[in-house]
Amino acid sequence: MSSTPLPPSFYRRDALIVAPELLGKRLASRAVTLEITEVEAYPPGDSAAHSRHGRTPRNAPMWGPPGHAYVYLCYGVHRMLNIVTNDDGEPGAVLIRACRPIRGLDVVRERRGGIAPGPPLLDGPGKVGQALGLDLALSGAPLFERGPLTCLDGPRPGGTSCGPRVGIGYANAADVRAPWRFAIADCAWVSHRRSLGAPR
DNA sequence: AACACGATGGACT
DNA sequence: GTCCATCGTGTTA
Repeated sequence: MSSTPLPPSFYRRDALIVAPELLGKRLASRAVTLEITEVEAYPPGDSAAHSRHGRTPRNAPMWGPPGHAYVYLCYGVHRMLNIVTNDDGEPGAVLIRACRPIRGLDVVRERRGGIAPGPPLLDGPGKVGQALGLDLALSGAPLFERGPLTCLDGPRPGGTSCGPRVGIGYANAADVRAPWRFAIADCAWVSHRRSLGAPR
């Protein structure tokens, strides 16, 4: 089965639509390929999104054309990968929260400190960034064509579960509660399993 | 120039 | 459950 890059049109929809559809898709860098197992949607108007205080040099990719990366540094340590969604000019993104290794397990383990193969390798957005060797310079780069990082088609998962997003206590109560975090149902390669609801 | 604050992860009680 | 490293970014002055 040969994986092809997802076309720009795939991303040109609302973050809430694109997010669950990204489950099972793949992120391919030179050294590794990861299956996306858990994501969070940050649609336009979301009080938890980086777009909430307007456009700045850092978050500008969120307003740019869909299908590009938005990478930012969190807590001075972790590089987080988002995929830009929605129409050009409308800020939307999907945060990649967890993955399962498909290719380059040895490289992933090395970048993650040599820990055992298993979910702890990739169950968190910072860990995914570390495994991909993400650099802030990648922010704004396209993911729909061959390059440092490409998002490829992949098998559709059997089911999806959802729950509230993680680490957004500063947002409005309604947005904190919104079930905008999606994961592959019954998948071990996810983070914060407790707050993920039953499969739908 | 100074400051406050993270869409976290790992170590620890 | 608690604590906190670490630094880019946005805000204020």
